[in-house]
Amino acid sequence: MVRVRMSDVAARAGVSTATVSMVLNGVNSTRISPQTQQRVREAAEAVGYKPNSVARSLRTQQTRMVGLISDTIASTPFAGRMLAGANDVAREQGHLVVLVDTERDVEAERQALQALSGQQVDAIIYACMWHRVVEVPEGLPGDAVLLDCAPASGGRAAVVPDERAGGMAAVRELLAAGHRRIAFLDAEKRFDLVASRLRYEGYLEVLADAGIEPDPALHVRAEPVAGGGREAALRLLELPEQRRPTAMFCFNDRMAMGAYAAAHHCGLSIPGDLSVVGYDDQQLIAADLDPPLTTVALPHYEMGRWAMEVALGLLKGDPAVPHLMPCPIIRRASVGPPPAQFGD
Amino acid sequence: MVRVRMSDVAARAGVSTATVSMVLNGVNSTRISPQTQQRVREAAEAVGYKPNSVARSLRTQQTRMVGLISDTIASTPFAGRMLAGANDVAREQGHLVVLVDTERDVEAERQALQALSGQQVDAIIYACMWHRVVEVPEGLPGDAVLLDCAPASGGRAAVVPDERAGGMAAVRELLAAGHRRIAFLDAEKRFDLVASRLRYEGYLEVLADAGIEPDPALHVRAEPVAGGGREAALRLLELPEQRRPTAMFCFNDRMAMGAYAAAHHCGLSIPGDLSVVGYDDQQLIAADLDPPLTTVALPHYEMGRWAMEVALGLLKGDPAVPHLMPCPIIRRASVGPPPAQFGD
DNA sequence: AACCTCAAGTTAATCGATTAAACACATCGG
DNA sequence: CCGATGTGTTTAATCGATTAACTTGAGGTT
Repeated sequence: MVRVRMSDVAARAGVSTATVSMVLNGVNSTRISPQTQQRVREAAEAVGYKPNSVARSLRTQQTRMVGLISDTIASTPFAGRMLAGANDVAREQGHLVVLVDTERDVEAERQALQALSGQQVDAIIYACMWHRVVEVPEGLPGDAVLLDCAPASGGRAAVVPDERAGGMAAVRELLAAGHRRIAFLDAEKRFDLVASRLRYEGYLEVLADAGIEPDPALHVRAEPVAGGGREAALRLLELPEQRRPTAMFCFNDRMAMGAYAAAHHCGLSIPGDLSVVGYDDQQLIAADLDPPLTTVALPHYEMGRWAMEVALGLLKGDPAVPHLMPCPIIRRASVGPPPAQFGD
Repeated sequence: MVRVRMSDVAARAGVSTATVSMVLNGVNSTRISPQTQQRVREAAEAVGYKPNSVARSLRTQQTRMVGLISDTIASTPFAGRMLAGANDVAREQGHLVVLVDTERDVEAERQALQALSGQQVDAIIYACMWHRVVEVPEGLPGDAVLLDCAPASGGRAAVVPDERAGGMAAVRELLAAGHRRIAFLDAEKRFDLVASRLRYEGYLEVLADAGIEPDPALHVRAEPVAGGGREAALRLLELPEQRRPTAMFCFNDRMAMGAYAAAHHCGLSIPGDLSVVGYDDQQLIAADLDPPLTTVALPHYEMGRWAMEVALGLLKGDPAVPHLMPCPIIRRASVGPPPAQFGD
């Protein structure tokens, strides 16, 4: 497959490459006669001309490529949704995404930045695969956009989920169903998760608004996986009946999965005897549990879009404070009214 | 941030750009005196020179970028692992991955190919997010590598999981535990899944080898999600005792999840009363079930690596027949001996 | 002295576009 | 008839590297 150059088109149309360039890019096209334009377009079509973007980039100093650096592509199933959001916007704008996975290795990050800046990408997005506060790598350009993480030292455009509001929505959902004794199955402190703190704040605030005194016994922590959720739920279900929760808000869907297991183990049915709300709306889990899990969705796709929109200058990000993306509640079938003896 | 060019380095070192280029790339470097080399390197360091890969690419006709076209980034959690494999190899080789998601839209595929060829990528990988036979898009270069799909019309390097061997491994695992009545919870025919046919073939072959007459009643089909698995398992568990299976091989982990639910519902314990084997080794599901699921892993990471290795010419792919990547069995806790009354 | 070889560079063409500036030609007013 | 104005197109510089071909001077041979 021989590449056809602009000069081939020019030769065939009997004009100079300058003319071809102007016609095909629609620049200064008023200054070129319609007949010539027509000839050029036909010639381009006839020889199958495809512009060489490398050459164009060299000249224009724009590559129409955006670098996306992420700490780990593989480790979470969320990656795809964020990539998809970013990718969709890029495509709409005629840009391509160059992906670099640094696996959280500082040296790899340095190399990646170097490669991307050598590659002259038009913008850079720095993405984390779960919500954290990060020390941005040295050499990250000031206009890079942070995705699913907040900069430790501020001053950069960033987008993160509104975990606090998400926590509030979850608890409100349970409150609305009539629950008063609502547990929070939290992640252990040692994981130091931003999300954990914020969701808990949301939990407390809604209880306070409802005039409910939070019971410290109902705030339990475990490893944020199914096993941890099971164990934490079991601890709660062993409480004396009047102190036992009628609903559980779980830090994530995996813990909710464990809570389901615990409920089965104790012969309790969901939502008849126990209501459960998760967080993450994890693909292939939340909707597949039995009964399907009511949960709070992490807006990965939307955050990916936002980051790309800001990176491409379509939207202005506020460097002072991270943009909070709402976490919608997804209603399925794991929430019901509390068992009769607890009703009002 | 002003970009520093090679001529800046040359000026500072008091040599020509040709010399700088040779020194920094180690080409013809025997022809340049050590003192000069030293001077050049120091100058480059001093001014913070970073090569401009766009210019280099234009000259060398190599971009050190590989295009990865995929039908859907977002829809499966497998994407990440394949991307990670491809990405790791690319990085090892000093290449970057340019990602394009076409969402299975023919027009988008055409555009993507055009963009990538305009971008002069050195190689192209066409990836599917689940094992299929595809009509490759017109214009896909002959040396593009197919990942997790086989070309309808052959003649291209491709890699797919060895589903047949995977199915065999799963059934052998159950056989080895002493089971004789092994069901296959298959996907419905209308989904027309390559994997379904091959796994079933593997199932039949192992039974034949073991001298077991396959019971058609034990081959049931349903939608390959949790709900379908539950329903299919329930149908099997309603069989009269002597015809009931003691083990279930499920088309995927989601169906296995449903089989768990069915077992719970019938008051059966896993693996005490029923053994279950899944397929996919789906993150956040298989290991998180209670008990953890024994399953067959889809080698996404390895396939991603293989595809990139072939694409970069590190490995030679056989265009005649797709490369089969082994699917290792992952032993966890859902397989045990059959209940006593069925023992031998 | 004439010629050759080798070492250590340099010169200049090239990759394929974009674009400011120049050019050729026509038209028109005075 | 001159200059101004306008129109349509070309010329040539440029982006920043790579690299084949050439230069220059020193040293060696006969």
